[in-house]
Amino acid sequence: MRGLFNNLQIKVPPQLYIKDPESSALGKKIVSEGILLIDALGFESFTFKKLGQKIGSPESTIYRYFENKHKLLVYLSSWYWAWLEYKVVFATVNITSHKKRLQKALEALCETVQQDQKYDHINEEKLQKIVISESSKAFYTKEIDQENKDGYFSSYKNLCERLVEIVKELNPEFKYSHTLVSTLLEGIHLQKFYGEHLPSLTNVSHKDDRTVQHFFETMILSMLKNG
Amino acid sequence: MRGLFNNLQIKVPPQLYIKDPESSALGKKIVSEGILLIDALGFESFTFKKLGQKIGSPESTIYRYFENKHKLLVYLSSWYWAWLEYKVVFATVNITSHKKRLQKALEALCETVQQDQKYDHINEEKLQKIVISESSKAFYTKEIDQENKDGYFSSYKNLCERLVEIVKELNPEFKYSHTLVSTLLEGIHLQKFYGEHLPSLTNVSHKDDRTVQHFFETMILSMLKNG
DNA sequence: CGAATATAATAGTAAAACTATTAATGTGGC
DNA sequence: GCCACATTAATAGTTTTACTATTATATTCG
Repeated sequence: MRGLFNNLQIKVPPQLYIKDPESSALGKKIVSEGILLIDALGFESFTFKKLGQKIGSPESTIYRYFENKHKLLVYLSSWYWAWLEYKVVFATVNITSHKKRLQKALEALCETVQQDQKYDHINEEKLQKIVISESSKAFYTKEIDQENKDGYFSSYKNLCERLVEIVKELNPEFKYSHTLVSTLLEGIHLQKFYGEHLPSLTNVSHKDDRTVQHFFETMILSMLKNG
Repeated sequence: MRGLFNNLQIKVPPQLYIKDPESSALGKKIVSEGILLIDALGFESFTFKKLGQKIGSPESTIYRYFENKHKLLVYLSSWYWAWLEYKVVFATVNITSHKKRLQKALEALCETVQQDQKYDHINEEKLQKIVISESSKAFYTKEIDQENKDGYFSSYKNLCERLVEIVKELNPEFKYSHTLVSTLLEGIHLQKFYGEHLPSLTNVSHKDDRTVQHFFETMILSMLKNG
C-alpha cells in the first residue's frame, strides 16, 4: 500500500471536532502527538494537559480543536475506519472473482500495519494499536444513542456496508450479512488483542496475521455455504 | 433456572477484593447497590462517593472492600462469568448428544436474563447489562498483563475452557476451538449491544435472543464441519 | 465485659477536566 | 508596511474525582 493515498484526504465527520485539525500545523501536531501519547500511556492516563506539555502548548489550545478527549478518540477511530475502507476498496477493485475479492478484503483487514510508509502525519501502526485496545471505549458510553444519531459512527458503518456488499456477492440469500460483518470486524481485533495479552483465549499467536485471516475466511465461507 | 443456585456460592478470585463483600451485610449492599448505580450512571460517571451516598456510608468504607472502581468492575464481571459457567454446566449435564449439548450451552449463553429469580442479593438482569456494555473496560487497560498474571481473569478463562470442551466433543480435530469460543462469547454481547444501540450494524433486533443463538449455532456447526 | 474490629464522620490532597482572561503572535487584505 | 482579525500562549481559577488520613462511635466475639 506504499504511497497509495498520498493525494487522498481521509474524511472524518466534522461534528467530531471544533476546528478541523487538518487545517493547521498545530492541529496536525495535536493528532500526531496525540496518537503517540495515547499509545504510550493508555487512554485512561492520557490527558490534554500532558499532550499540551508534549507539544509545547497550553491545554486550552487543544480544547479549541477537540471538545474533550473522548471526541478525540472517536475522531481517531473514525479516521482509522475510513482509512481501512479505502484499503479494502483498493485491494478489491478490478478483481472479478467473488471469493478472491473476499480474500483480498480480509487480507487488508487482518494485516498488521507496518511503519514504513506513513499517511501524512499519522502513524498508522500506532493508530492501529490504539484502535485495537481503546476504540471500544468510543461507543460503550451512556451517550451512544445521541452520538449515533449525531453521526459519530458513520465511518465505521461505511466500512461495514462495504464488506456487506462483498459478502452478498458470494451469497445474496444470506440473512445475517450485517451480523457476520460486525462479528468479523470486532473479532479480528479481539483475536489480535488476545494473541498479545491473553493467549490462553485464542489459537493465534502474537502478530500472526495469517491465522486470523484464515480463521475468519473459513468462518465466512462456511457460514455462507451452510447458513 | 429458578432457584437452582440458592445454596451455591459463586467463587470470585480473592485478589479482586480487599475484604470479601460476601462476608458482611454492608459488603453485599456495596455490591448490590453498586450494580444498580453502574447500570444507571454508566461506569465513567459512577464513583465510590455516589455509591457511598446511596448506601449511607462514607466512601472510605467502600475502599476497605475494593481498592478502586476498576477492581469492582472486574469483580462483578468475574461473578457474572462464574455464574454463566454454572448455568452452562447445569444446562448441559446429563445430555449425551454432542449437538444438543452445544445447543443447550448456546441457549444459556444467549438468553436475556429475567428479573424474576434473583441469586441472593445480585440483580442478574442488570449485571448482564453491565457486562454487555462495560466489561470490556475491565481488560482494555495498560495493566492487563500484570492483572492477567495475577489471575484477575480466571473466571472468564474457566468459562471459555468449558465451552472449548463442548466444541471439541463435536470435532476433536478442529484447530481453532479457543478462537472460536472467544469470538462467540464477545460476539453474543456485541450483537445484543448493536441490536439495542447500533441496529444498522446487525440483523438482530432488540432482545432477539433466538436470532443471536441461531446465528452462532450456524457459525459453530458450519465451521466445525468445514474447518 | 473488655479488646479488637468495623464503620461513621470528617477532613484533606493531588490530579483531572474543564473555563476564563489577557497578552503575544502571526496572516491576509489594502 | 500596516492595520484588522484570528490564532495561540500564558496564566489562573473551578469543580469533581480518586483517593488517604484521623478520630470517634458502634459491634462482635472470645
